[in-house]
Amino acid sequence: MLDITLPDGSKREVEQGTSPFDVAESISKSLAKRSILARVNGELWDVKRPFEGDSTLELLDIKSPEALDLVRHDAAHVLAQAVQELFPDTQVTIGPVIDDGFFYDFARKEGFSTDDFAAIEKKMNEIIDADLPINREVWAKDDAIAHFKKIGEKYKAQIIDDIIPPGEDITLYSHADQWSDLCRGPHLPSTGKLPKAFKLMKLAGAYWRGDSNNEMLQRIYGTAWANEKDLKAHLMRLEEAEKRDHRKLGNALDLFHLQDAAQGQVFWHPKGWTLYRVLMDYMRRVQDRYGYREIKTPQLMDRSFWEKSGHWGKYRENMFISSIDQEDKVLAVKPMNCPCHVQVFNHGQKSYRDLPLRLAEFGSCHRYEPSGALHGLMRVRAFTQDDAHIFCTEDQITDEVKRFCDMLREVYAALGFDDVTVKFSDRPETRVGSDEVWDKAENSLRVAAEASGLEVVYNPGDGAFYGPKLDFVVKDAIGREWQTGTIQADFNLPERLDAEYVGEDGAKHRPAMLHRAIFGSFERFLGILIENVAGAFPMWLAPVQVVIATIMQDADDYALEAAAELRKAGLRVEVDLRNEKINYKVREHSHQKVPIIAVVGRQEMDDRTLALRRFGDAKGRPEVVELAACCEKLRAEAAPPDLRET
RNA sequence: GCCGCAGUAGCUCAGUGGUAGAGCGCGUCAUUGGUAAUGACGAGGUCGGGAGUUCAAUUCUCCCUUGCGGCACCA
Repeated sequence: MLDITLPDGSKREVEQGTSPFDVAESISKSLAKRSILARVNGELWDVKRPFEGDSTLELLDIKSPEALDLVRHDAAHVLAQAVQELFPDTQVTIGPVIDDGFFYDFARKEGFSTDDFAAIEKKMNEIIDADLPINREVWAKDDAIAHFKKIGEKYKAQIIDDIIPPGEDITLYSHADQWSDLCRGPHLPSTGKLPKAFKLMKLAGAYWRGDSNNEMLQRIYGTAWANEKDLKAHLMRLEEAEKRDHRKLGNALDLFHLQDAAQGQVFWHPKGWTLYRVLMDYMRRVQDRYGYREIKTPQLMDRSFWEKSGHWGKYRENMFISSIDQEDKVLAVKPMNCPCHVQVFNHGQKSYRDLPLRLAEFGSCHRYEPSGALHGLMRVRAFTQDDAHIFCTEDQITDEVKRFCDMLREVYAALGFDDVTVKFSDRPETRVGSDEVWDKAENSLRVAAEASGLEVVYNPGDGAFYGPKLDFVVKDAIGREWQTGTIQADFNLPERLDAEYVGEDGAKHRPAMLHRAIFGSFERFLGILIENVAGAFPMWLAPVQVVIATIMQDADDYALEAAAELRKAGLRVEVDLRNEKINYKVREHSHQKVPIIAVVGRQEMDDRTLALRRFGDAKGRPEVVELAACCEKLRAEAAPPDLRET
């Protein structure tokens, strides 16, 4: 007999071979029906799997958070069965749970098409309707391998062979006697328990085991939820995210465009470029304040230079190369600014008194990114970094990193990103530099990260070969995370490019070098920013801050005069004198997400006022302000965060 | 780069083996209207590029190109 302890502390004696389901049934039929998963001695457990000794037992229903993973996992299995029934020449591989759903990777000569989804979903529903019992079976490793080989599932056989230690048993889960798959479990007691709240979403290629040297499998993505309401809510969220897509907004708000002839490069339109400039001006002021010296370095450098820096050897494939007919020279377009910055450092003799030297550049870089990697502004081939390199002594690293963290927090807060975490990555296996130097640098970065007040996540072994690093991750308005800023120590480049300074002792020393960026690239950061605010920029960033819209033509002169006054106050103003109704104009500029629409009609003209309507505040009555006061008020509202008076 | 899907007017999209259509936008005219679409008329397309099949291709086939969704990559 076994002792089973329930969550309320009560105990039951049951016979060997009893399962959580049996216990549930002995309590009530409805409980047994509801229970789709158990927790036995703290471990998730199939409800039909017999206890293996005295146990604590908790029964879980579909509403429990653990159940959602189960649902998604079972959805993946039902998908796999459906696919194999419809397409018998298909082999299964793996099918894990992911955020919001699941996927399953299949191997099949002919491709699937999204047109097949309807049939597959139909078949999945049939499998659910058939309510096939899901059984757990324990197999010996070698038997399982032989079994999968025999039925032609070579991927499954390979997985077992690779990941299961010799002698260890494995578990298979079968849907009645129709279908079975290698799986750790647990699973639902039967296919009928799977809620019909799933949807197949995407079809994609995926390399076997994530290695591009391997064959490509076909991955089917699906989403699955505990009920239809949650599914609908999820689909709604996807639609909302789509509306924020910076590529759509970039077009709708006339910020930029991309075109075939310049793959991966951006054509910034007046409004988008205004945004870019405002951001750059802001960063320039902040940089100046934090003690950076701005520089500008060449776009093209001779091949031999890149050979010396080591980039030619390591990144040649991703570099754009240029040559000229008259000369037998190969130049490379710079993929990064650091080697150029070392040249500025190296020019003339540097003393320890010059350190730390912070060289900043809005450096325009080009990288040949694989075509499949390009994505709107987020991944481009030509971009501008808010790049800087700090040359300092090893002892100065901690202070410099702290200073950088302060600056980064200030900038992110100004742009509306308050949720920031920092990832600390230390020495990888293959690296340059002595362990003593790594110790010192890692320690400096760690201390600075911990002092920053940001949440620190540790990433052991994930540093660059040339030094440890901190990466900064911001969370946006709809909860997505973006890696943006970074600061990295580098022991390699100063060595390769012979950077040195004269120390207090009169001898020559290698400086430490820190690479750092806050935005990363303007292009990408603007993409993130556009999506974060969904195109509705705060006043200081808005490409057009005020539109003056007239109601009738008699007000034209006054509208132009008011615009001139507002522009004198430094505001970005447009005037809409078109022969259209005010409703039409308000609608259009609201769609353009202009922060302030100033309406001008007979009344305002006579009183020399403006009637202000703010974006997102449609219900409130217009605020009527005298023109001179309005200039002052809006000037204050439009001030960048670092120039605000309060 | 790899797998799948797509490219039709400035934008969003419909459509067909017999050389194209809507809405919005744009232009002209009328209307001078008080906070999310005034009306009428008009212009606008080598149906991504090339080749093939066909009497005939925007439509079918192949190649290229670009984009989209993933995978791989991201100094």
